[in-house]
Amino acid sequence: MENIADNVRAQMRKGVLEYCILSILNKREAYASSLIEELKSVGMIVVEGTLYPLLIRQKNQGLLEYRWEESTQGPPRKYYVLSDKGREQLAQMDAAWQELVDGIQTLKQA
Amino acid sequence: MENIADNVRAQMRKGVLEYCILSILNKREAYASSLIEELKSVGMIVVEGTLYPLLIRQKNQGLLEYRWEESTQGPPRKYYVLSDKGREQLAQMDAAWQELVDGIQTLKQA
DNA sequence: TTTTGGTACTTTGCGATACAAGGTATTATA
DNA sequence: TATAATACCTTGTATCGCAAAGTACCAAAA
Repeated sequence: MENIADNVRAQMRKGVLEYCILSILNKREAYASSLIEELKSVGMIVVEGTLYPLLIRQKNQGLLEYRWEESTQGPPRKYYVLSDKGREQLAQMDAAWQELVDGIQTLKQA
Repeated sequence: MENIADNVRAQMRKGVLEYCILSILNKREAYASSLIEELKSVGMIVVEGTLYPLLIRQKNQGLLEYRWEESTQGPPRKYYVLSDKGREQLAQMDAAWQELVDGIQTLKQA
Protein backbone atom coordinates (compact mmCIF):
# COMPACT_ATOMS: atom_id res chain seq x y z
CA MET A 1 0.00 0.00 0.00
CA GLU A 2 1.91 3.06 -1.16
CA ASN A 3 -0.68 5.28 0.41
CA ILE A 4 -0.09 3.94 3.85
CA ALA A 5 3.68 4.08 3.47
CA ASP A 6 3.46 7.67 2.32
CA ASN A 7 1.24 8.45 5.21
CA VAL A 8 3.64 6.83 7.64
CA ARG A 9 6.45 8.97 6.30
CA ALA A 10 4.35 12.11 6.48
CA GLN A 11 3.35 11.30 10.04
CA MET A 12 6.85 10.39 11.17
CA ARG A 13 7.74 13.95 12.00
CA LYS A 14 5.02 14.22 14.57
CA GLY A 15 5.01 10.52 15.35
CA VAL A 16 8.48 10.04 16.79
CA LEU A 17 7.06 9.36 20.22
CA GLU A 18 4.65 6.77 18.87
CA TYR A 19 7.57 5.17 17.13
CA CYS A 20 9.51 4.98 20.39
CA ILE A 21 6.62 3.29 22.16
CA LEU A 22 6.28 0.62 19.51
CA SER A 23 10.04 0.11 19.50
CA ILE A 24 10.16 -0.47 23.23
CA LEU A 25 7.17 -2.79 23.19
CA ASN A 26 8.81 -4.75 20.40
CA LYS A 27 11.48 -5.75 22.90
CA ARG A 28 9.30 -6.49 25.90
CA GLU A 29 5.91 -5.79 27.32
CA ALA A 30 5.67 -2.76 29.55
CA TYR A 31 3.28 -0.56 31.50
CA ALA A 32 3.04 3.19 31.36
CA SER A 33 5.38 4.11 34.18
CA SER A 34 8.06 1.73 32.96
CA LEU A 35 7.78 3.22 29.48
CA ILE A 36 8.28 6.68 30.91
CA GLU A 37 11.36 5.43 32.77
CA GLU A 38 12.91 3.89 29.70
CA LEU A 39 12.23 6.95 27.57
CA LYS A 40 13.72 9.18 30.22
CA SER A 41 16.81 6.98 30.33
CA VAL A 42 17.58 7.88 26.72
CA GLY A 43 16.89 11.57 27.17
CA MET A 44 13.29 11.77 26.06
CA ILE A 45 11.07 13.52 28.56
CA VAL A 46 7.51 12.24 28.51
CA VAL A 47 4.78 12.87 31.03
CA GLU A 48 1.70 10.88 31.95
CA GLY A 49 -0.71 13.32 30.32
CA THR A 50 1.03 12.64 27.04
CA LEU A 51 1.58 8.93 27.32
CA TYR A 52 -1.75 7.61 28.52
CA PRO A 53 -3.83 9.11 25.73
CA LEU A 54 -1.19 7.95 23.25
CA LEU A 55 -1.37 4.36 24.49
CA ILE A 56 -5.15 4.48 24.29
CA ARG A 57 -4.98 5.76 20.73
CA GLN A 58 -2.57 3.05 19.68
CA LYS A 59 -4.69 0.43 21.38
CA ASN A 60 -7.81 1.72 19.62
CA GLN A 61 -5.93 1.51 16.32
CA GLY A 62 -5.27 -2.13 17.04
CA LEU A 63 -1.51 -1.68 17.34
CA LEU A 64 -1.40 -2.71 20.98
CA GLU A 65 -3.15 -5.04 23.34
CA TYR A 66 -2.96 -5.11 27.08
CA ARG A 67 -3.56 -7.28 30.09
CA TRP A 68 -3.80 -6.45 33.76
CA GLU A 69 -1.22 -7.80 36.12
CA GLU A 70 -1.08 -7.63 39.90
CA SER A 71 1.83 -5.78 41.45
CA THR A 72 3.43 -6.34 44.82
CA GLN A 73 4.16 -2.62 44.97
CA GLY A 74 0.75 -1.04 44.53
CA PRO A 75 -2.26 -1.12 42.26
CA PRO A 76 -2.45 -3.46 39.25
CA ARG A 77 -0.54 -2.56 36.14
CA LYS A 78 -1.73 -2.42 32.58
CA TYR A 79 0.91 -4.26 30.57
CA TYR A 80 0.90 -3.45 26.89
CA VAL A 81 2.12 -5.78 24.15
CA LEU A 82 2.54 -5.29 20.43
CA SER A 83 -0.12 -6.82 18.18
CA ASP A 84 0.59 -8.25 14.74
CA LYS A 85 -0.73 -5.03 13.28
CA GLY A 86 1.56 -3.12 15.60
CA ARG A 87 4.54 -5.07 14.33
CA GLU A 88 3.62 -4.25 10.75
CA GLN A 89 3.24 -0.62 11.64
CA LEU A 90 6.60 -0.67 13.38
CA ALA A 91 8.27 -2.12 10.31
CA GLN A 92 6.89 0.73 8.22
CA MET A 93 7.98 3.23 10.82
CA ASP A 94 11.48 1.76 10.89
CA ALA A 95 11.74 2.45 7.18
CA ALA A 96 10.22 5.91 7.50
CA TRP A 97 12.54 6.80 10.36
CA GLN A 98 15.59 5.75 8.39
CA GLU A 99 14.41 7.84 5.45
CA LEU A 100 13.94 10.82 7.72
CA VAL A 101 17.43 10.45 9.17
CA ASP A 102 18.92 10.02 5.71
CA GLY A 103 16.90 12.92 4.35
CA ILE A 104 18.13 15.29 7.00
CA GLN A 105 21.69 14.16 6.48
CA THR A 106 21.30 14.87 2.78
CA LEU A 107 19.85 18.29 3.51
CA LYS A 108 22.82 19.20 5.62
CA GLN A 109 25.37 18.25 2.98
CA ALA A 110 25.06 19.62 -0.53
CA MET B 1 21.66 27.71 29.66
CA GLU B 2 20.69 24.17 30.50
CA ASN B 3 17.07 25.14 30.43
CA ILE B 4 17.21 26.16 26.82
CA ALA B 5 19.09 23.03 25.83
CA ASP B 6 16.56 20.87 27.61
CA ASN B 7 13.80 22.74 25.93
CA VAL B 8 15.40 22.31 22.53
CA ARG B 9 15.60 18.59 23.10
CA ALA B 10 12.02 18.44 24.28
CA GLN B 11 10.89 20.40 21.26
CA MET B 12 12.92 18.42 18.78
CA ARG B 13 10.28 15.79 18.32
CA LYS B 14 7.76 18.28 17.07
CA GLY B 15 10.35 20.60 15.61
CA VAL B 16 11.92 18.44 12.95
CA LEU B 17 10.51 20.60 10.19
CA GLU B 18 11.83 23.77 11.81
CA TYR B 19 15.20 22.08 12.04
CA CYS B 20 15.14 21.27 8.34
CA ILE B 21 14.38 24.87 7.42
CA LEU B 22 17.27 26.21 9.44
CA SER B 23 19.56 23.53 8.03
CA ILE B 24 18.75 24.46 4.46
CA LEU B 25 19.09 28.17 5.12
CA ASN B 26 22.45 27.50 6.71
CA LYS B 27 23.69 26.45 3.30
CA ARG B 28 22.09 29.16 1.18
CA GLU B 29 19.33 31.69 1.23
CA ALA B 30 16.02 30.50 -0.15
CA TYR B 31 12.40 31.47 -0.67
CA ALA B 32 9.36 29.44 0.28
CA SER B 33 8.79 27.58 -2.97
CA SER B 34 12.43 26.62 -3.26
CA LEU B 35 12.40 25.33 0.32
CA ILE B 36 9.40 23.17 -0.52
CA GLU B 37 11.24 21.83 -3.55
CA GLU B 38 14.36 20.94 -1.58
CA LEU B 39 12.37 19.30 1.19
CA LYS B 40 10.41 17.30 -1.34
CA SER B 41 13.64 16.16 -2.95
CA VAL B 42 14.63 14.38 0.25
CA GLY B 43 11.21 12.85 0.79
CA MET B 44 9.64 15.37 3.14
CA ILE B 45 6.26 16.52 2.00
CA VAL B 46 5.48 20.06 3.05
CA VAL B 47 2.70 22.30 1.82
CA GLU B 48 2.43 26.06 1.69
CA GLY B 49 -0.12 26.28 4.48
CA THR B 50 2.46 24.70 6.76
CA LEU B 51 5.54 26.50 5.57
CA TYR B 52 4.47 30.13 5.40
CA PRO B 53 3.27 30.39 8.99
CA LEU B 54 6.38 28.53 10.10
CA LEU B 55 8.69 30.98 8.35
CA ILE B 56 6.79 33.88 9.88
CA ARG B 57 7.14 32.33 13.32
CA GLN B 58 10.86 31.79 12.91
CA LYS B 59 11.28 35.32 11.61
CA ASN B 60 9.34 36.72 14.58
CA GLN B 61 11.61 34.74 16.89
CA GLY B 62 14.57 36.47 15.29
CA LEU B 63 15.97 33.28 13.77
CA LEU B 64 15.53 34.47 10.20
CA GLU B 65 15.65 37.65 8.22
CA TYR B 66 14.46 38.21 4.69
CA ARG B 67 14.80 40.49 1.73
CA TRP B 68 12.73 40.88 -1.40
CA GLU B 69 14.24 40.07 -4.74
CA GLU B 70 12.82 40.51 -8.20
CA SER B 71 12.30 37.42 -10.31
CA THR B 72 12.37 37.06 -14.05
CA GLN B 73 9.74 34.35 -13.77
CA GLY B 74 6.95 36.05 -11.86
CA PRO B 75 6.29 38.08 -8.75
CA PRO B 76 9.08 39.10 -6.37
CA ARG B 77 10.43 36.49 -3.98
CA LYS B 78 10.99 36.70 -0.27
CA TYR B 79 14.47 35.33 0.31
CA TYR B 80 15.13 34.17 3.84
CA VAL B 81 18.56 34.07 5.47
CA LEU B 82 19.72 32.77 8.82
CA SER B 83 20.44 35.36 11.53
CA ASP B 84 23.16 34.99 14.15
CA LYS B 85 20.48 33.88 16.57
CA GLY B 86 19.28 31.39 14.01
CA ARG B 87 22.76 29.92 13.72
CA GLU B 88 22.93 29.52 17.49
CA GLN B 89 19.56 27.86 17.50
CA LEU B 90 20.66 25.57 14.70
CA ALA B 91 23.75 24.52 16.65
CA GLN B 92 21.55 23.55 19.59
CA MET B 93 19.20 21.71 17.30
CA ASP B 94 22.08 19.82 15.71
CA ALA B 95 23.02 18.53 19.14
CA ALA B 96 19.43 17.75 20.05
CA TRP B 97 18.85 15.92 16.78
CA GLN B 98 21.92 13.78 17.28
CA GLU B 99 20.75 12.93 20.79
CA LEU B 100 17.36 11.96 19.46
CA VAL B 101 18.87 9.71 16.81
CA ASP B 102 21.22 8.13 19.35
CA GLY B 103 18.40 7.76 21.85
CA ILE B 104 16.20 5.90 19.43
CA GLN B 105 19.06 3.66 18.42
CA THR B 106 19.63 2.84 22.07
CA LEU B 107 15.95 2.11 22.56
CA LYS B 108 15.97 -0.36 19.74
CA GLN B 109 18.93 -2.32 21.08
CA ALA B 110 18.92 -3.52 24.68
C1' DT C 1 -9.08 0.65 62.03
C1' DT C 2 -7.99 4.80 60.27
C1' DT C 3 -4.64 7.55 58.14
C1' DT C 4 -0.76 8.38 55.29
C1' DG C 5 2.28 7.80 51.41
C1' DG C 6 3.41 5.60 47.26
C1' DT C 7 2.06 3.80 42.88
C1' DA C 8 -0.77 3.69 38.80
C1' DC C 9 -4.34 4.86 35.64
C1' DT C 10 -7.50 8.61 33.68
C1' DT C 11 -9.52 12.99 32.24
C1' DT C 12 -9.92 17.98 31.25
C1' DG C 13 -8.55 22.27 29.29
C1' DC C 14 -5.22 24.99 26.87
C1' DG C 15 -1.86 26.30 23.44
C1' DA C 16 0.53 25.12 19.39
C1' DT C 17 0.91 23.05 14.92
C1' DA C 18 0.06 20.74 10.29
C1' DC C 19 -2.85 20.91 6.74
C1' DA C 20 -6.68 21.65 3.32
C1' DA C 21 -8.76 25.12 1.04
C1' DG C 22 -9.39 29.53 -0.49
C1' DG C 23 -7.63 34.23 -1.36
C1' DT C 24 -4.53 38.16 -3.13
C1' DA C 25 -1.02 39.95 -6.04
C1' DT C 26 2.51 40.19 -9.76
C1' DT C 27 4.33 39.07 -14.24
C1' DA C 28 4.58 37.24 -18.87
C1' DT C 29 2.15 35.53 -22.83
C1' DA C 30 -1.51 34.54 -25.98
C1' DT D 1 -7.32 42.08 -21.93
C1' DA D 2 -7.72 37.56 -20.71
C1' DT D 3 -5.13 33.58 -19.14
C1' DA D 4 -1.55 30.98 -17.03
C1' DA D 5 2.16 30.68 -14.00
C1' DT D 6 4.36 31.99 -9.94
C1' DA D 7 4.47 33.46 -5.20
C1' DC D 8 2.85 34.99 -0.84
C1' DC D 9 -0.80 34.87 2.83
C1' DT D 10 -4.97 33.62 5.75
C1' DT D 11 -8.74 30.92 7.74
C1' DG D 12 -10.82 26.97 9.82
C1' DT D 13 -10.31 22.31 11.52
C1' DA D 14 -8.27 18.35 13.67
C1' DT D 15 -4.77 16.65 16.43
C1' DC D 16 -1.28 16.50 19.79
C1' DG D 17 1.73 17.45 23.94
C1' DC D 18 1.34 18.93 28.34
C1' DA D 19 0.04 20.87 32.94
C1' DA D 20 -3.03 20.00 36.35
C1' DA D 21 -6.43 17.76 38.79
C1' DG D 22 -8.88 13.53 39.76
C1' DT D 23 -9.72 8.49 40.88
C1' DA D 24 -8.29 4.15 42.71
C1' DC D 25 -5.53 0.63 44.81
C1' DC D 26 -2.30 -1.10 48.26
C1' DA D 27 0.71 -1.42 52.34
C1' DA D 28 2.53 0.23 56.45
C1' DA D 29 2.36 3.32 60.29
C1' DA D 30 -0.34 5.54 63.82
